[in-house]
Amino acid sequence: MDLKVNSVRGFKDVFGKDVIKFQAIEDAARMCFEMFGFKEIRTPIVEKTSLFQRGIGEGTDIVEKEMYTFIDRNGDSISLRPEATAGVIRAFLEHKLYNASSLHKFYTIGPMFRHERPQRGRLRQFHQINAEVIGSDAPLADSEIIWLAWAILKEAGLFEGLRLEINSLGCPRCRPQHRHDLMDFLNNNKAELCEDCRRRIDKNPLRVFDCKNEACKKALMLAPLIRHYWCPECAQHLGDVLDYLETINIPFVINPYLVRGLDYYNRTTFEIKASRLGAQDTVAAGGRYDRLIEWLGGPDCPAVGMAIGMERAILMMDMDILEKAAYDNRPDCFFITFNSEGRGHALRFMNKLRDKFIACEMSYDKKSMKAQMRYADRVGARLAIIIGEDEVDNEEATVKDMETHAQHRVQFDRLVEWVGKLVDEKRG
RNA sequence: GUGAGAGUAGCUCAACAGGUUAGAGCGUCGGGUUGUGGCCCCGGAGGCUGUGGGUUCAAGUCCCAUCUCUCACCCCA
Repeated sequence: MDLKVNSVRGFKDVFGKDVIKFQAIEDAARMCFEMFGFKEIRTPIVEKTSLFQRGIGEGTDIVEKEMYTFIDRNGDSISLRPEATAGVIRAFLEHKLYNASSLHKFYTIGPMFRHERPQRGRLRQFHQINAEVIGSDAPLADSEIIWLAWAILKEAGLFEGLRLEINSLGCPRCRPQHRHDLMDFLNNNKAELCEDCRRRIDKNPLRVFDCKNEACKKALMLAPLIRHYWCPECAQHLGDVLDYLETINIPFVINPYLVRGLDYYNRTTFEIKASRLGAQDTVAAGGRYDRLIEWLGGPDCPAVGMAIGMERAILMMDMDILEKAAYDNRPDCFFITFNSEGRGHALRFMNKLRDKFIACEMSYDKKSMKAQMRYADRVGARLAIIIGEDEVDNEEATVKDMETHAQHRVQFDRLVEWVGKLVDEKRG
């Protein structure tokens, strides 16, 4: 078929097995959020462009060259959200929730948009599971956010090959000195660095540590690391976070080079990487952002958050989760009929059974017995219920167990009860 | 945004160095005696070979452009 219009590049339809996977990770998330006491918040997909410019940072790649920004009919500049935190904080401030209580734990699940070159694990519309703890600078909040990300992935059955990397970016007291010294070091060693890294010196000096170039790696061996600049409070803070992680048996690796692409992060920063994902291997990431709320015009209010990339999590999923879902989703009853009277009876029974949460289907078109049976088999129906001419005349239905092949004639007035019992047994 | 590879039925893939009506498996639909599924057998439908140009007597096959996907860079979830 030659469709005149196709979906936009980097925007994908989700259906079939992918939907089941999305539901699996989403169910796991909602379950964990409930266990951790997080409340859902749903914010708009579109925000004023200035929110992201102020929140994420004007110099960041996300804002500079990846945002979907439009001028709407009023002449206002609006953008599709490239991440969730800025919108959640905007809502938090707009509704003055900081007056309602001192601590808020929010989660939100939904699509984000970034105009990047698509590849495996990277789409222009992608989906995140997002959590924020607003109103606490305690290390416990950091570890709980990390714990939450870890728990969701685990609950979704995705723990193999996961690696938690963690670092501290310091605070406004200790960070400037490090940045200054690092820039000095890089400028003095410019000759050794690759073109990309030279560009990074002014833009985002910490990023040089990510470079894969061997010459750069060598040159950076002696570069100043943020960990040597941590003030006592920052060092203590990270130490506490790590202690808590140990207490709950979450393994971690300290990565002194770990940085974040968004300007608002400070102190704790972490990524959960999956070895089997290829180049885009970060499934979840986050950190502390104590300054953001103030930047956005709110009170001085610390916060920490995380995001899980749903598409990336889904790439790690195995088939057994699909098989389980397929088993759970099968219809209980499939009605087979041959004439309008039979169909009338079938509809009335389906009405009653569906009210009792017994899943029922029937074929919409007039088809042969064989075709209807084949369909019932293919959708995995537990029972086939035949109401043909003979059954109509005798006010009975033929109930066939598709697994044991056993079949019984059942009086119409006892059918609902009979089927209810049988389905209960078969569901286990 | 940069570099490389790929694009043939719903899916997975064929089609010698350009040569007659582009094939197979799976799936799908129908049939294998009156109303019984999974296995087996038979048959049908389904492709303007991603799209648009060009070279040639002749293009799925060569060239150019474009779109999409994949891999890497970059960036990040």
